[in-house]
Amino acid sequence: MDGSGAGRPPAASLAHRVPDLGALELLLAVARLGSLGGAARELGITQPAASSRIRSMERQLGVALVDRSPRGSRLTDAGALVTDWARRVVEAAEAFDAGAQALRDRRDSRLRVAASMTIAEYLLPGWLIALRSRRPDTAVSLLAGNSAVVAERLLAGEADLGFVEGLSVPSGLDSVVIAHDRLILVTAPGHPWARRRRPMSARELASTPLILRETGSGTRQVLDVALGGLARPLIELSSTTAVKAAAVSGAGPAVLSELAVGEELSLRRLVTVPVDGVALRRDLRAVWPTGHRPTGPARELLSLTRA
Amino acid sequence: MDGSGAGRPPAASLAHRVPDLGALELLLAVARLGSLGGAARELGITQPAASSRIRSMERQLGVALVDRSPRGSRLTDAGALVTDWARRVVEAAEAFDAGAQALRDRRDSRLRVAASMTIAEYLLPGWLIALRSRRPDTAVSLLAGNSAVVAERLLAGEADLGFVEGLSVPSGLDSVVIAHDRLILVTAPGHPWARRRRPMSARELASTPLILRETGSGTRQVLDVALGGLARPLIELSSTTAVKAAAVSGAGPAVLSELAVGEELSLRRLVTVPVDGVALRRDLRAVWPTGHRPTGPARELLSLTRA
DNA sequence: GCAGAGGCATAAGCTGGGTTTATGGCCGAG
DNA sequence: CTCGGCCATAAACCCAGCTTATGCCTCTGC
Repeated sequence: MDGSGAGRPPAASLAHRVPDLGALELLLAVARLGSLGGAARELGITQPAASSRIRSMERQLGVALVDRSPRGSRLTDAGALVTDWARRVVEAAEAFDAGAQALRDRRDSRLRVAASMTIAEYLLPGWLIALRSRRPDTAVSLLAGNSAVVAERLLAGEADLGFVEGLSVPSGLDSVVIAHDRLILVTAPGHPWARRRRPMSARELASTPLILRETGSGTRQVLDVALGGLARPLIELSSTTAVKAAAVSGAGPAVLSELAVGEELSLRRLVTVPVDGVALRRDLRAVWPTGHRPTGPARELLSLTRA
Repeated sequence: MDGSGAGRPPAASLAHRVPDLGALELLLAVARLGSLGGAARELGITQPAASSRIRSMERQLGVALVDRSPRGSRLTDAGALVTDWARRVVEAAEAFDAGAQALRDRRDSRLRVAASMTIAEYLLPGWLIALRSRRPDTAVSLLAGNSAVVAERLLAGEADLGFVEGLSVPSGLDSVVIAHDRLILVTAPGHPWARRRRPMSARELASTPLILRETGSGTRQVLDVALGGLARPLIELSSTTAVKAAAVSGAGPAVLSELAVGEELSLRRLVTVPVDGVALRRDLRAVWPTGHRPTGPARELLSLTRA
């Protein structure tokens, strides 16, 4: 929701209006346990600290969040709503943490993963959260790069498991398809194309100006190949986020990875336009050096991804 | 990812491992502007403060995020990845803020909205963010409740615009359909049903134990009506989140609002199972007292929702 | 009834992270 | 070669949040 170059933040920045992560976590714990003191114990702080923190959060938001009674605390109606919004923030923070933790340990971790950007950005954090709940003591390290980089690291023995989203599998590697990613054509719901029911043909698509990533990006390559090198840019932007923002604002139709726009679609900020006869589906694959079938934590991670 | 009663947080809580919102915002500003000082100016802090904050974030994460040079700063590869994860946290925080701000002003705001829970939880924050970018000075207040409550407030003149997701429109109100929400049948990707291609019939669905919300919840009501009051619970849980968590963990198939599982679907943590001959689609409607067609900010919000 | 346990609030004192102001070094442009 | 933009370091300050220490309330069980 940024990167468009417009829209400065309104006034005092977010951080002054949104409670910090600790407070949000505390609120979730209170919701789950039904008690301030219990939540405090779970987070390893004292009961007065929890009490004061919830109170200051209520002051900050201007809304009563919990009903306190001498035998426990329940969320108010507003509190339930706030807690749901808080949960989304905390989940995003968990994904951040999982990714960052993997990025941290540069070399010597037990499980070294190399992944393409799209996978590292959208899928890997979720897998790592799941992995952590099964094998809490597995340290994972992550290296992000294109298919060639992933292959190189695997073959050099510097990574145990790789993930690529290319059209072909680099030689010297075995692979399994773990999922599919489609590039999809999307527009803002107000755009004329949004109501279109007849699928768009490849020729039609190739002859229409689109909001695109810059030439050279993985997404753009796939589209160019699928259309026969013909994609016509309406605007070229240098990040997926910028493309999304432009499309949402109604600047035009865009082609993006399904993974990148899942939320926008379910919230109807964007809608898909059917396309026919264009191979916009690409495989997401786990890869490893031929022969070196994944074992141990790598095998565990792999099984999570294929779910 | 919570509410399941299992899974305690690993160790030192998230807040100690994830930079605070201010730092994440700062990182986004640096990414966008290509300069620490510039980002500092935008956020209204001094350059050394920004410098130190970015540095301490790098220390915390154990990863270099920006390449500093005497003529600007660029993100490192890892920094780009971290920034993308950070953006998701900040976006969730923006939604939180938009919702909380609306919840705050109890009575006297310029635009008073009454909405059902599902809409208030998933859709409204996004609309409010959009509204704020068009009419920055419109103060919105929010009241969440079921259809009856929404109708009552509108008719009492205590709300200007309402949103309901019921099967029928309360009498005395005019309405427009602004979107559709479907209840969908979902399972973890590993579940046998995940591979099913032939749609499931209503009878089949009614005779299979499902993970469900408790009787009385809106979602459950719709399902019971659609199936003729026959839904068989495998487990009954008291929150959408708990149902999601159970389904993701493979406990069984669940029926949930499409809005609630958008992300899980695009990340393939859940997959849909086709269902046939069951009216699981429900209208989401904007409502207002008959005759009092929305004007001013209410009209603006309404137009945003129909996009 | 009464005592004990569980739950929340208030008060006082401490600590640390984040800020500011002040200053210096580095690099490219004119 | 000097000026301007950008970043780093140092020192002083301030406040948010934590802890410890109490007190009050309510429900339960004897």
